[in-house]
Amino acid sequence: MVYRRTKKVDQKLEARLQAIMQAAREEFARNGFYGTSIKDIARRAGVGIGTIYLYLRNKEALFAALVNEAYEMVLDRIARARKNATGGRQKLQASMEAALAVLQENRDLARVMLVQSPAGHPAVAEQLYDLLRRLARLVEEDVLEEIERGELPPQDAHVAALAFVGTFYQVVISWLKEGIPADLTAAGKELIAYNLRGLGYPVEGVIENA
Amino acid sequence: MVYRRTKKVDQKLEARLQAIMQAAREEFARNGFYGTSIKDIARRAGVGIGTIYLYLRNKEALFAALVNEAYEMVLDRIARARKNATGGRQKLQASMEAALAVLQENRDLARVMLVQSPAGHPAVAEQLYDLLRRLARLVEEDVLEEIERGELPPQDAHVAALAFVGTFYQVVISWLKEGIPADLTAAGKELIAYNLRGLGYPVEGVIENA
Amino acid sequence: MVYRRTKKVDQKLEARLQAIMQAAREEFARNGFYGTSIKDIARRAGVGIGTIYLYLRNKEALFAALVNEAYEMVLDRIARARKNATGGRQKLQASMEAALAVLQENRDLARVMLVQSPAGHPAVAEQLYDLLRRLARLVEEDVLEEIERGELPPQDAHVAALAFVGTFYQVVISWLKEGIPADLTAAGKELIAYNLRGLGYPVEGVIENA
Amino acid sequence: MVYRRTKKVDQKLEARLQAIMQAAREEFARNGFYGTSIKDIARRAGVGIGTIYLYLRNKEALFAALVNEAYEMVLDRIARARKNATGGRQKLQASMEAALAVLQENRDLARVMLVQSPAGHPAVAEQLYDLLRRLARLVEEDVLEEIERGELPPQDAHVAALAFVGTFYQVVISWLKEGIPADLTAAGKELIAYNLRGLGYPVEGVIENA
DNA sequence: TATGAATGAGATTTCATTCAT
DNA sequence: TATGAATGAAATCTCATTCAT
Repeated sequence: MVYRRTKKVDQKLEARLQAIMQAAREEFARNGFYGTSIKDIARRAGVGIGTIYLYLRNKEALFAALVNEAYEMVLDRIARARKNATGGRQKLQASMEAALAVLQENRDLARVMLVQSPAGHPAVAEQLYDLLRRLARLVEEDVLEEIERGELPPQDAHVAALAFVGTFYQVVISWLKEGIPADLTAAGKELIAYNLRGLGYPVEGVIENA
Repeated sequence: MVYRRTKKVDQKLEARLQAIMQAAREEFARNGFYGTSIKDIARRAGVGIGTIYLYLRNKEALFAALVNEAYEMVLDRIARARKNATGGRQKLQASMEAALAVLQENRDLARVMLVQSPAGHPAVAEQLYDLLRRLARLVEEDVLEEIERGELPPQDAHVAALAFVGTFYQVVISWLKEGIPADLTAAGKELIAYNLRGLGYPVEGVIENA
Repeated sequence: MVYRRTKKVDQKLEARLQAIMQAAREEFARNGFYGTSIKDIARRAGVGIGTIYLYLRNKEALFAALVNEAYEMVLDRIARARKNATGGRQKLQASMEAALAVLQENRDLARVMLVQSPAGHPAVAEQLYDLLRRLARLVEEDVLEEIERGELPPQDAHVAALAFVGTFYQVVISWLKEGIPADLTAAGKELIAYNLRGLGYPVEGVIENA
Repeated sequence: MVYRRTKKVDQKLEARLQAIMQAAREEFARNGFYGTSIKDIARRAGVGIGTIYLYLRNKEALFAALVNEAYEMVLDRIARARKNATGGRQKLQASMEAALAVLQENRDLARVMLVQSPAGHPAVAEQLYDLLRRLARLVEEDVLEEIERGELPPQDAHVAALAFVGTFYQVVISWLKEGIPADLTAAGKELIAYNLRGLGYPVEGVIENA
């Protein structure tokens, strides 16, 4: 009798892969790349050690897959948020809200990517920086556009974009490591205001020159 | 009755320790904690493997010593800069300039601490976060003071402080990893402006509300 | 869904463990704890280095397992021999015969425990002394009983018990190291006579007081 | 000016050697051959590490020298005791008393030789067995002589001699490791009685055959 | 003669990956 | 497809011994 790849079999395989990925997310999030062994992941996923190698080439590939998952998720969510926004300021604001929301919803993944990935193999670490770079580029484009339109004052858009991204990075790290601020999206309002002011948008609440 | 601890001997010992530390700085900066072996460091320092253990208890202690060196260096430089500053705004500005200057002068050390330390042993990784936390606390105090004085508008000083520190972190990381901005202190001016605006200081160059 | 823990697999695993233990017995017996490396044992057992760590926590645990094996074996054999004996003198005699027999049958193990264990980690070395202590206590109890019954003259039962155990220890060591006496159980008869006389049993062959 | 080996210099050198030997006795007695480093000994002796190598070829030679010291001391004391004894029984008795006395007076040395030497390098371990062998040979000669004279019944003199020596070994080990019996020479009386009875001497206190 | 910094062979142990079942 | 026992490369660290001072 021949082995047939039925839909049921496919679902089972997909479920197994998801179990492995989930176990890896949790272990890597807690113990980092070097602090997590394949055996740990296999045990938590409830599969054999060898099984993991049927689904993923090796340990690094597994880690990279997770980082990539986070990468795609963040970019995707931001892209969707920007679609519905019109105007530079709205796009920036929508991006910020989307980024915080998706991270808050996927804490383990966020931890893997933001906290643990710099420790992994250089190739993997690079992915985090690539994400940050892409986010910065998005911001930079918006800023340049706004400067051209006269909505923002002239400035070094590249540095501004890095600064912009950096504010989020730091607040998220603090949230991941210390639980402060407790509610990421609530803190987002302050953060958004900080960056809009930082970019040079005219915002209320600024002390006026006498 | 020979082999006295002469000044010449002491100098040689100190030079050896420095050679080891410098080799470690370079190797760790490039390859991270797990990507660097004691053998690598010994070879680069031009000493035997065992020699390293005469100067430092173990690999972790060596890494920690470097991270600590960066830690002290940054805090010390900032503390000295703040001494000569009067008023919250000046203190913040002096801190920012000092931080960027000391990092620019010690690129390898900066790389070890900011890029590689999150990968090291948890105890060591913590030190980076401790530094960032302390810097954030400094900023927070300044901000609270300025709010009280009416120099800054009411805001969540904690989030603002994290954002403030984050802008620097991100720009420095970009400088370390991509060489952009090429001149850290030059970029500092833009960065300082961004943060002063972000905090709510009245700065020129903001688009006025019509 | 393969790789079941079949009976055949279990047998193979058990055989492997035995191969490792046997190799360790031989190596430790000849070269002692510090003179034997894990690599030596692996090579003799025909397994990889790592395999040993699948079966035993570390080198010390492997050594301790062997010493414990000897410990249990000797005590067990003596206990069984004593069950069938009635009366102090018979119990002592049965114990002596049993001890010599079990050691003669397990020469390598005897060597590991009696000759090499004092060299191992203190915790392991202690086990030999613990065995000797327990044997001495057994003898001491028998002697005290016999004194009470008037079968033996009053004496320091503790010293007598140590002496009693010591005679065996020395003869066994000589057998292990020099092969003399060649037949341990044959020598046992003389040894038994020595100790029975030494304790004060009335035995033929003693020169009578004129 | 030429260096002259004066008496004073010689004394100083001899004192240094003694300081090293004494430190080694104490360290080896407590921590065994492998548990003691040359650095430990140097520190305790108050000399430099290299100095030890001026007086002794290497670590093994140092250990061997100590074992040999004990070896000579025990044999010498026994030889002197036997000189003043006439007759086999007196010679045996004098030997036993002398052996216990010299061990009690040199506890650290006894520990190095009897407890720690089996752990050392095989070559060194051999020396303990050599001593025991020589002591057994002395006893064996006496026993053979006494059998010939009709003072002792016919028996396997070799086994008897091993047993004889073994009683002392065990009691001394117990004294060294547990402090029981507290007074070695006091326990000697019981031990001597045990062995004289064991050999077949007619001694009082034996239960008479009815 | 005296010293202790320097050395590196060698030991133990871990763990990603393979492969017979 | 699924498993986990087996492997050995590679890393860290120790310490007896040497040798410049």
